[in-house]
Amino acid sequence: MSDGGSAEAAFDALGDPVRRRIMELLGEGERPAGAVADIIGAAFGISQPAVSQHLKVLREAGLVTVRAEGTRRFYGADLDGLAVVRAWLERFADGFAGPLDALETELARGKRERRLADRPARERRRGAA
Amino acid sequence: MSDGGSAEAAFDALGDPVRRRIMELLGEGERPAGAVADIIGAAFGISQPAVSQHLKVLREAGLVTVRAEGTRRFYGADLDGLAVVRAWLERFADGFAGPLDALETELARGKRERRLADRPARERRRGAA
DNA sequence: TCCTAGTATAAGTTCCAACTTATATTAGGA
DNA sequence: TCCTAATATAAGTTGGAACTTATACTAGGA
Repeated sequence: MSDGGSAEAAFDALGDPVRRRIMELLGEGERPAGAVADIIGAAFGISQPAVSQHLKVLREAGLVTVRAEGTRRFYGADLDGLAVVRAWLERFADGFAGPLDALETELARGKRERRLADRPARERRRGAA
Repeated sequence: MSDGGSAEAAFDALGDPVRRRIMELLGEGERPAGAVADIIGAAFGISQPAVSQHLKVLREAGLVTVRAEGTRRFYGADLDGLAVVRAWLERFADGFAGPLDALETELARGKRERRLADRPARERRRGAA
């Protein structure tokens, strides 16, 4: 429940081209909301509140992380949220895929755990999946 | 680029819960449009034309295949279209992921080619975008 | 040939989500 | 304390997409 988001919410969020573009941007690295608003706003011709609202949707879908620093908010891609999307897609893996999918899942899980373990607890207490 | 669709079109299509449900259904195996209409229509309380329109969107996004047989149209999940979605997600793979992702891609390509080679040419000439 | 089954398309309605402008919130500097 | 910067929220509009019903299309079968 405290989970960042379901596959449903994630796909709903990614159904919008502006939000996909935001994800691509954040995939390159963390950025403060203002920078996102500048870049995305310019690219799509939309206002700061519009971008802020998109960020909210992504937040609620568990697709981005936020870290406050002073009055700034740094957004980043949330790999756990994206993993939920990947997981949904895995049901379509080629017919005899079973073993490979299991391997992929295992590897992904291992990486996630390693990544979480590498970071201070304070940065983790967001999703609390 | 006889490819069925872009990642943009695919994500737009998957942004709708009814269409995601249709994909899940087709992921279990081919089904005639009527069966899809019955099952999805019942589940969501929508009409046959509504389901037909959803199937059209999925078709145009390259996410489903169609095979005519008499007056029936058998729909199935298009693994190539879904691969485009997977590919988009790969840009977010964990930092040091490179090698694994390359492996996954290679495996997927091999399987796709094998699958196509197993079928008569007439059933393949669909996309032709 | 006509009828029926299976499916797609046409045309119109309705509702929601993506925008807008305006304002609230919050943190820090002068 | 007040001002400003950075961001989020409030409130209202509007275009488009997801429906609806009605109808067209197409392939067989009687």
